[in-house]
Amino acid sequence: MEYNFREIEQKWIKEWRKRETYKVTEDPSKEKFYALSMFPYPSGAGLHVGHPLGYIASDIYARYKKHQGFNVLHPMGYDSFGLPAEQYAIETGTHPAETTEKNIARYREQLDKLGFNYDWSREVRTSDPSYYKWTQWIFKQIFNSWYNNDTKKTEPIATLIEKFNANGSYNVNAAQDEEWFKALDLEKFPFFGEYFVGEFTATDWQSMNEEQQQLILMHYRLTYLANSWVNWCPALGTVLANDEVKDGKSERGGHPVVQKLMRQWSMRISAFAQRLLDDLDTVDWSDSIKEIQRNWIGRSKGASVKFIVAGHSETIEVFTTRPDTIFGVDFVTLAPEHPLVNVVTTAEQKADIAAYVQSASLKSERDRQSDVKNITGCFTGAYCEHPFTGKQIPIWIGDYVLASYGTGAVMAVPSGDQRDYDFATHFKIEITAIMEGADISEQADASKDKPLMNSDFLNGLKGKKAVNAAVSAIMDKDAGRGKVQYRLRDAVFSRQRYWGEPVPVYFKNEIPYLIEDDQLPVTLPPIDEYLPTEDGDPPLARAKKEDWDVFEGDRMELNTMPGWAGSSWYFLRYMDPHNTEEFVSEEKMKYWNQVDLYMGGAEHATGHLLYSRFWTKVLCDLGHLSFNEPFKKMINQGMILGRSSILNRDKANPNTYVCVSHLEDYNEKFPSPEYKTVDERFQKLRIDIHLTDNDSLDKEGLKAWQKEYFNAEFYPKDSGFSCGHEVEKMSKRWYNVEDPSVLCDKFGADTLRCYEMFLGPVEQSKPWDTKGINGVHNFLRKLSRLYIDKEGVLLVTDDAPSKDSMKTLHKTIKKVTEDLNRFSWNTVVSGMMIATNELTEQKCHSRAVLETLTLLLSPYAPHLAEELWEKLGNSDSVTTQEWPVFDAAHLVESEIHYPVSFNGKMRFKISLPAEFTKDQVEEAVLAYEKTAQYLPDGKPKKMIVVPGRIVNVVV
RNA sequence: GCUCGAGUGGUGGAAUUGGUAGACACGCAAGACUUAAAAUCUUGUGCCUUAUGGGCGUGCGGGUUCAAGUCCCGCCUCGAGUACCA
Repeated sequence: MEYNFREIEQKWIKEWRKRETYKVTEDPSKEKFYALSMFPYPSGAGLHVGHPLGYIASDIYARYKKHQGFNVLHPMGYDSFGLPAEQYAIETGTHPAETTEKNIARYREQLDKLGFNYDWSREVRTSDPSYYKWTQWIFKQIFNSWYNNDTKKTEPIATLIEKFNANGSYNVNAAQDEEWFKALDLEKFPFFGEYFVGEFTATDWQSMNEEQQQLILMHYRLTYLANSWVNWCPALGTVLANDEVKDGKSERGGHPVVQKLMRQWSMRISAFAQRLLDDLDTVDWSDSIKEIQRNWIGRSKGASVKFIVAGHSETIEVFTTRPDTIFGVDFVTLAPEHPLVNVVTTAEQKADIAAYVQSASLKSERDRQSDVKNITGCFTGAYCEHPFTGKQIPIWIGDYVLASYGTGAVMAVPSGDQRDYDFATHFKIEITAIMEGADISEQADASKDKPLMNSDFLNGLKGKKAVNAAVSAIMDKDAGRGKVQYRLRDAVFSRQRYWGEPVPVYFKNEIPYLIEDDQLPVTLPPIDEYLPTEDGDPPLARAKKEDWDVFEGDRMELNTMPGWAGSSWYFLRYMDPHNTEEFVSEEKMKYWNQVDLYMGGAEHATGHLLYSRFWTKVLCDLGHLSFNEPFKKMINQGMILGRSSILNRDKANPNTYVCVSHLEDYNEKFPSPEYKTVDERFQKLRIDIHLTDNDSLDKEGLKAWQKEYFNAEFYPKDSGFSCGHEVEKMSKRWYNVEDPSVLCDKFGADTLRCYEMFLGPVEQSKPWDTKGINGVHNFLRKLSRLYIDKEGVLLVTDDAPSKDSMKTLHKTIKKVTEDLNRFSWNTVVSGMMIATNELTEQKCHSRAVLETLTLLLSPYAPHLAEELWEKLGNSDSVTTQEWPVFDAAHLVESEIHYPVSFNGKMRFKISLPAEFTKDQVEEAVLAYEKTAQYLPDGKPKKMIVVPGRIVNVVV
């Protein structure tokens, strides 16, 4: 066999391992490059052809950078804590560690076949105690920190205690819940009294006992324990982060999610909202990911305004982005859950309000969201005062106001906001017009460019001026202030699950304390069943005291960390994976620094990619990192979609299957009274894609595939039979999954690597179609035939290469280099194909050309390149060779083929000496015989000559 | 609804700064080899056409330009994200 890829690939996999070709060490004499692919969760299903797409791309880039002389870190590992292994444990009793181990072995086997240049000695697994020891250590760092809004930085909790000791809470500007003091159990702080609003003196602080101080500090820490509304998923028995909930259902499994008040650990990511937003400008990520993060953070600038409730001491605080419309307020709406609802409601309205609150609480979050058109609400009977006019403004409640955003209350300006408008119209509330020239007879006018009216001191103003004037007036009245509001909520960090990192915390008198560093890691204790206890405690509650390797206080923390904990910092551990003293040494962290190229799916935009940025900022503020952002450049690979095969079954005659091109003809010939049209008549069944080849069905294969097809009848009976097809996500249940290992066995890893790149731009989603793989395989075979003949005899000569061959070579060096520099992986393959075609045509077997060609091939087809490199007589690895340099001298042409256009339409080409000036070209074109055909009078209106490129004649 | 992308042959796609639209590959067709098939090789392949020629062609309609897939304006379709966010 001329291109024996099986032999070649197996040989080099062994050799590379033996020679430790891909081992990476820190080398200060070389510039570093850090290429990273998102590590996978090792699922039971194994890899499909979609997974390696990004891995191959980053592998090619890493190899290319190594050729260019960079010291390249390109590691791989496993995000090995997760729900599926635990679900399997619940069903079968198998320890998740065992399942995980097995799945990792399968992943490794599949990955090894693909020829990646990973340094496996740096592998990390998030579920390995030597790894999660440091996840726990980072948790402790975050626990021991607070966010200083004055310095805009994370600071150790000690600096806060210093401030408390010096001045109490005065001069402390910390990121915390604005009304944190309301959550404090005042019975434990008798000296605060009922008017406590969160301020205390140094003397107060010093007179507090340990418990009291800890309770106060808990409201400042960057990770804190609090009763918060969480997304509870009963089916999974755990809480979920906001990004783990899609359309009111759990992202994994699609189970219903309800809101529940629970005492949970949270991470104060909201403190970083502005920095997470601002620093997006410093990273080279796709616009779409940046946009998704911006939307998720959801910054709105506006004002918070207080309305005094008539006859009460209470005020209602609202957030508005349009303080300029303050004179258009016709009512105030509270969320049904708003704490003041019970306080302000009048006796007459009590029953109605109670009924409405009750009905709203019964509706799930999902129902409330989907039911936008149905306007509901209820009047409380109470009024508040307009801060400027003193007008009595009715207070309503309505479920279009969300309790969880802003203050849970809005000042309704029906003339300027459509939802308020709809609400007012529905309940026949009078609408005040406040903008000149605005037509509000049909709908609200939300524009900012019309001058205000009926607005006292704002009359005639518009836009920013009006907003600023309104805000300063509101401040003068002491009725509020300008404010920036974010949608980003703190991230819930507790999971009521077993297979995750234990939180390094124990409780004494229900106060949490950290486990000492030298006791870490707190490892997972063995338990008898992976289910919650009968009391509803998390699975870890099943562990007895002696089952824990570390046990302190009254009890250990029973929650584990969420999936994103381990993945928020794994890129750091690759730098120094075996360090037992630190999570990463300062030296190695400074050397490898940020990830230069991060390859991964866009689906992590609001989860992993946001949390990693958050932890990086915390660790940077605390002095553990020298950089502020983890991933400098990111490319999101698209999804590879499957091409499902569809078999048409006659519903009237369920054992008969009809060829896709005979559906109408069959339906006419054998009409069915029940199913009239073709659409009604046929059931579309998905069958294993390996039973079809280019839609043509293997009938015997189908009969053998599943019992129900054993006696299948086909129409037409004897001629060829075609199935339909559908492009959709690759999934086991559609029988459309392609296993890369199977393709590796059939065509070789080098072919698969080239083919996955050849499919198109990596960022784009595209259907997987095995048909084209032959073409790419042929290319590699054709290329190898430049070096060796059918019998394996070396054809390479030391003859001087022809001018044409040198031109082909240098053209290709230029193309490959330029394309890789702009991350255009797909066009490199066609460039190499063109080179191969041309060199074959030129019968080029010259060493000078082929040696360099091998280098160009090496990132894409490393096994073949290594083999050819050895065949050329080299003993060192091709991976250590320097990247070829493009020499323009080889591309210089004596003649240039000018395309000649008339009025912009290309008509013919003319070959002219390269040194011709504009005038000479013009002259030559006019003298050319074919020109007369398009220019009968020989006199052009105008002539455009771009030397070396094009001629355009304007007729 | 809002935000961000994308629309090019039968298919995947190429065209990097406005300068030969459809590279490269698949598929298809014809031919060679063969008893036959597979494999391989050669040639052709955007559409229309009265065919050594001409016309039309990058979602649609306008515009700028000597020249537009590329730039500008308006629209349509598809995909992704997000959604009573005040």
